[in-house]
Amino acid sequence: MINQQGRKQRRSKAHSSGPARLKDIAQDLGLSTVTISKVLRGHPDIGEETRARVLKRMKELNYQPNFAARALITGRTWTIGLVVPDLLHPFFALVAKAISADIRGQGYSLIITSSEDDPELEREEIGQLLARRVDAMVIASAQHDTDSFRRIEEQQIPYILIDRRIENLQANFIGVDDEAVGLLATRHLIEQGCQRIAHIRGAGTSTAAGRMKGYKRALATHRQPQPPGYVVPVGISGDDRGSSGGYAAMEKLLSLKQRPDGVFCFNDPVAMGAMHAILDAGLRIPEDIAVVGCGNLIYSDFLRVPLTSVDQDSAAIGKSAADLALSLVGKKEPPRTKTELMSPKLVVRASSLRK
Amino acid sequence: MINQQGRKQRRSKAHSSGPARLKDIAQDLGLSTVTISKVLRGHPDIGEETRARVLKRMKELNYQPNFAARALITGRTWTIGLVVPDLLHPFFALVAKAISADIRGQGYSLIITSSEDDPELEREEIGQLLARRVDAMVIASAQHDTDSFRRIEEQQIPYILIDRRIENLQANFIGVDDEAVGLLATRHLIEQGCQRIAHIRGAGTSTAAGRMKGYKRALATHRQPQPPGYVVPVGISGDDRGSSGGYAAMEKLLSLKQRPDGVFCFNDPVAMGAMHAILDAGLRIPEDIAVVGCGNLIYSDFLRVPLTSVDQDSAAIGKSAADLALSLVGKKEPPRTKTELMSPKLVVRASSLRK
DNA sequence: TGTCTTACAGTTATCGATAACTGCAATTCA
DNA sequence: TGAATTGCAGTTATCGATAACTGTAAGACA
Repeated sequence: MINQQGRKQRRSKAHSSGPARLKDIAQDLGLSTVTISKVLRGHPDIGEETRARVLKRMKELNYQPNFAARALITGRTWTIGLVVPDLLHPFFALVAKAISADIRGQGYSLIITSSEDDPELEREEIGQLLARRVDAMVIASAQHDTDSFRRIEEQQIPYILIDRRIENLQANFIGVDDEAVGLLATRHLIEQGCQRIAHIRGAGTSTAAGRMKGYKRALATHRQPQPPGYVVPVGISGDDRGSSGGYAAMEKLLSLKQRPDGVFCFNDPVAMGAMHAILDAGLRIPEDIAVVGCGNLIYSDFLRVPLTSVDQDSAAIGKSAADLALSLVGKKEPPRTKTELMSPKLVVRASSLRK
Repeated sequence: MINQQGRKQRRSKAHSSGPARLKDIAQDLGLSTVTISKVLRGHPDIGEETRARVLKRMKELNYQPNFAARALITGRTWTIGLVVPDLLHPFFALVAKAISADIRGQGYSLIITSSEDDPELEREEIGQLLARRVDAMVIASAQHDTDSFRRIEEQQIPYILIDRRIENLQANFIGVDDEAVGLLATRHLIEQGCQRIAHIRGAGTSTAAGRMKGYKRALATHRQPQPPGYVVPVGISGDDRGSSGGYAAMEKLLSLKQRPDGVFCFNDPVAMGAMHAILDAGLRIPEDIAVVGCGNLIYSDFLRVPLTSVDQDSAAIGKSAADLALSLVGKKEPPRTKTELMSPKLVVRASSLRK
């Protein structure tokens, strides 16, 4: 008896509180919920007149299907997960924007998490996304091992690595051809007449390794000297990264007997730090030392000396990743892992322009 | 018959594909699903031994509750929606990071959407979040009218405006005291000995209006002149905003008979543009014209001339918004709208340091 | 010794949608 | 003209969990 009361209350709710449900529309129109559902999905079963009536009522009631209910029965959440090391970094912010824009029109939403470059945190975040049964994941990872990704594979959720690869992991990857990045930047410095080119390298990521490889190849190809001490890493820990790391690294380079006359920096913040160090030492950019950064961050135009930088089209990476992710949703066995390498391009500004 | 086959297949799935369900654990252990559910929720009904057995099996199967199923019955999605005008903007990126970090530990995930400052797009995004039944929303809005928010209120979903207010809308708000921002910046310029202080103002938002009000009040209080033409707006359309807008606005100010000797800029990108214009005109900063920006974006340190800027603690805003949002989740009638104004603080750098 | 608690676990209905079938009338085809 | 098809809508079972009751045995208490 009490139970029946309960049910009646529930039903009467239809027109008072809470969003409209299929059932409400059905009752209003004297149809079954299935019919309404079919209209919603554009099922051919439904006649023109009925369809019109239903659509009209849906508008009036401002009906919005319940994602949870739909997800439960269809097994799709219409949600994509994105894991980045740092949302504040313009590269990742741009990627996030691009993905968001790309999937928006297709009914997907984006859950974004920032791992703060902490592998442990990232593991947890991936776990959360798994628990939420996102339809696909896009990850710029701070991991060093593969078990997080094995878990994703177990659940048969498609995922795409961007920007950074993982060793010993066969997975979809979209990013920049980092060796080409190093090649492009270094070759440019050579063309500008630099004779002793140093490199401030990043640490830990595949990205850093690739860029250094390109740097070395360019030097070798053009028979340029590679003096000892000309490759300096920026610290991997918090304070020593980014621009302050670049500053410290540059100081080391400046203290060498043979000072370099060109520097290729792992990324733009590092390059900014390096430039500070150079200017603080009373040297000129680019006359004494030419500087090339990487990332072409939007604020490159506003530095003391506008910074030449290798541009990686982050929007394109985001869009590609999103497209690939969506194309993989729902497929049982992903066809084959796909690797897409974007070619970088150089944006030349004053910091390296000697001629 | 066929039906039964279907069911059997479904059940046998338990140990082959797909994530483990409550039912799988229950069957394994010869218990009912309800018992497992109770263990999951820490219900006191369950005995120690049983609880331990269940927990052990949950670990082994790597069990993760299905959010969709749970959301359907409990009415909570454990999801917060965030709408910002531009994820690329460090202010919003920082807010997003702070919210994400704050809610992470409490089992919530964050759906982030970027409206590109387009009211129409924002409306759609809010609609999406409503359809997904997020538990609460945090919005930095580009809207001019209130109907989107009425819709949110109808669904009884708590929401919090940040950074920008909406006219005629009584809602939770967390942001910076913009009048104090204008006051602080302008007073600082006065203290630095500026005699003719101009303002490059933003357009359209409550933020812009508040900052200008503070600027004017500071001038009035200190009996400073307010010559005509000393308040210049940056364009509201795409190309004329940000730094290029600041450049154009500064050019106007430079062409006045009485050139200003101090400028308070609506935000840092605008200030960067203004500084470019000043330097390009062969003038010195701060000797000829002192510049103060707003936002204290992380790259302020790397400009041609380090920029004095009013800092708004975006992380604090994000955390406050997240805390308020979570505290409001599930409450039928929100107690009363709350307004929290953070006090800004000035970060002085070379661009305004005359003494 | 019989009733009342207490501790512990199970039953049943439900959340809001969809998939897979099942009708039933009108139409088409042989 | 009877059988098969088509168009259109309804029935039923289900997705994976939780809320609200309903037992049942062991121990407490009078």
